[in-house]
Amino acid sequence: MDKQLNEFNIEAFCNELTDWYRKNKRDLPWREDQDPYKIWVSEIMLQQTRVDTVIPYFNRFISLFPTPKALAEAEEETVLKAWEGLGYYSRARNLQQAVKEVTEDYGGVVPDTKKEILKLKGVGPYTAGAITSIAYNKPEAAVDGNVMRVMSRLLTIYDDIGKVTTRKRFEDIVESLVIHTNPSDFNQALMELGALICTPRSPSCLICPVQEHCSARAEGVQDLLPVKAKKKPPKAKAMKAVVLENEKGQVLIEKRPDTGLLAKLWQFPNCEDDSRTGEELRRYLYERGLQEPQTIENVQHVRHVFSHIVWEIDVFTGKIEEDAALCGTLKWVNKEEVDTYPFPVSHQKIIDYVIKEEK
DNA sequence: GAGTCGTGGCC
DNA sequence: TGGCCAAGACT
Repeated sequence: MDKQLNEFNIEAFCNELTDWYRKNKRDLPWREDQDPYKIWVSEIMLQQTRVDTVIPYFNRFISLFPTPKALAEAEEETVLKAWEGLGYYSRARNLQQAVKEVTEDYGGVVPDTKKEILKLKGVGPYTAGAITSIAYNKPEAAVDGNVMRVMSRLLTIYDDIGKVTTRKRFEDIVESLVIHTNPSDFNQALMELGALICTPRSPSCLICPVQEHCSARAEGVQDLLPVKAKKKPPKAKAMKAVVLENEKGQVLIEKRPDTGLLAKLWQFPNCEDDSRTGEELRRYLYERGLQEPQTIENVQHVRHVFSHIVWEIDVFTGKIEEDAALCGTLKWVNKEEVDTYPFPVSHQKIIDYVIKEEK
């Protein structure tokens, strides 16, 4: 057992926290029943994403794809469109692949052991523990950022929560707690406490239901925990993008590669180009069999900040003749139909500036 | 172990 | 205003 647990009153803590949760939990769409599929979808959407952001996406997604079978049979592009704006798009592609596995290997029923769930694409230790405990009420740990924050304060653990080894330490601790109470309610209670009371900044210790158990509170060090190493700032990339229009009023869009950043989403032709003359963009167009645009002008600048990159995009518009010999990833679409393709937010900004403003 | 992979809200 | 964050997983 972890040495920090020596003076910790495990049973009292588990009971008091679980009682608090049952009286104070929020009404959330994925808490209306115990459907393992819905809980799974919610857990994937909630990865690194706020509850308020997820709620409308979750409701739309479940009405579009109510069962694993429905999601398995959907077009990938339809799934990505439903995910548009949520970010981390590999979550959507991995979820659909995993749901296909569940449909084929488990008859469409989400398996109920951590070992089996862990094999599914996009499901790691946290999500596997969350599904098995929340949907099937099994005594597994589900350690996310909330749980590490709460437990680091309760036990004054100063390990860097950015490290994988730290998460494992907290998993061991939670495993030794969750067997003493209702696993579904207890795991959700830890996260709910982190979301509502034991918040990253200015935690509400005065109204905390387990303040008597909290070592950080006793020592007055709650604002120093959890410990998290600073990450380095994102790297800037100068980009040039071009909205090319033909004589029919169509614009040229391009599907991004199958892997990497924003995989399989659509965009306007663009490339990294920090030149003043736009030579890289011209080379890029030439490589795709596109003639020099008859007119081209710089109409906008778009900044888009990712976790690890900043795109500084100079946006151009140009006229070009329709060319039959487009390479596979390029496509002419009517302006009104651009909205039916999944675009990252960076290029939605271009749509707003260039396409919609023209109408 | 350290990078990669999005987005919007917050103070 | 911009750095930091929010229910992580994959390579």
